[in-house]
Amino acid sequence: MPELPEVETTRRGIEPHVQGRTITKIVLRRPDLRWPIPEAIRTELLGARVDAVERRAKYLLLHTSRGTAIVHLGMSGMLRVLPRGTPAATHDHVDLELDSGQLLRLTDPRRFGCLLWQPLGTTHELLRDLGPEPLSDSFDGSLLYARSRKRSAAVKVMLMDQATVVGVGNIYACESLYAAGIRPTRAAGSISRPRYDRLAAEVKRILAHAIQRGGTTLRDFLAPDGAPGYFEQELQVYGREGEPCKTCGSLVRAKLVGQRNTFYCSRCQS
DNA sequence: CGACACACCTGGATGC
DNA sequence: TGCATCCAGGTGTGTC
Repeated sequence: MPELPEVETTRRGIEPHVQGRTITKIVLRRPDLRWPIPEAIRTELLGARVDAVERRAKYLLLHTSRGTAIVHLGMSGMLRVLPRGTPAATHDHVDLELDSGQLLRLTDPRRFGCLLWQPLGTTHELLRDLGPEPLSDSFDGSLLYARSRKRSAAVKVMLMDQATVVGVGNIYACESLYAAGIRPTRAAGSISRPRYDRLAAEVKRILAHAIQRGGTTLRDFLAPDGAPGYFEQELQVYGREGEPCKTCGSLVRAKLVGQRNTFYCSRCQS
């Protein structure tokens, strides 16, 4: 489900309800997510106050004075803020009850997501080798260019590699490459510096705009208040196989690239 | 190290 | 209506 815009939308949605609140109770209904929820969540997070809600890559970080709870939403995860006492449904795996009378509920049908604990002063392995944030100044065309030299893999695979730049998943990789006029299958090492400048600029523009629109709701993504994202209406190629390209009218194609369905216009993208 | 296939899991859409 | 099949927004792991 969520790429960077959806995770950021989630962060913005929960922050006003969670920041400054103390966790008064933790209900673990299914601890077997991608990795088992560690015992430290019970022992350390309970009674702790959430000082800040941060996003790093596609991870949400609940910072407390004792350490940080790390949440990843995987493909189908969702966080909602609900009144305490709201009955739980099948895939509601975790409730963090707050001293406000509300609860933060983690729902994740496929259980590709996780809830982990990072003790104060340490950096979790999962956060260690991440690339730069795409909306920061440390991400630009020169970084993509430098990283791409002598790489034969498809540019789309490199763009989706979280060690290159974080937060770009299948939807936004397709959309950014379309906007930049680059064929997703192109070998990363065969693309010029100016084209990478353009690509970096389009990644930034598209992600920023998607955040503004509340993310993309394809099937089931909802913000913590239940609102869908509105970026779907602005998708240019993703999910549009066989439909006319919005620029030139030729039909959008789909092809597997790096095991993921990839959408592009063979006329506009080279 | 890079490239690639695969695994994890469930629900919804599709086709017979 | 029922059932088999395919597909999905992510990413760590194993193999070459």
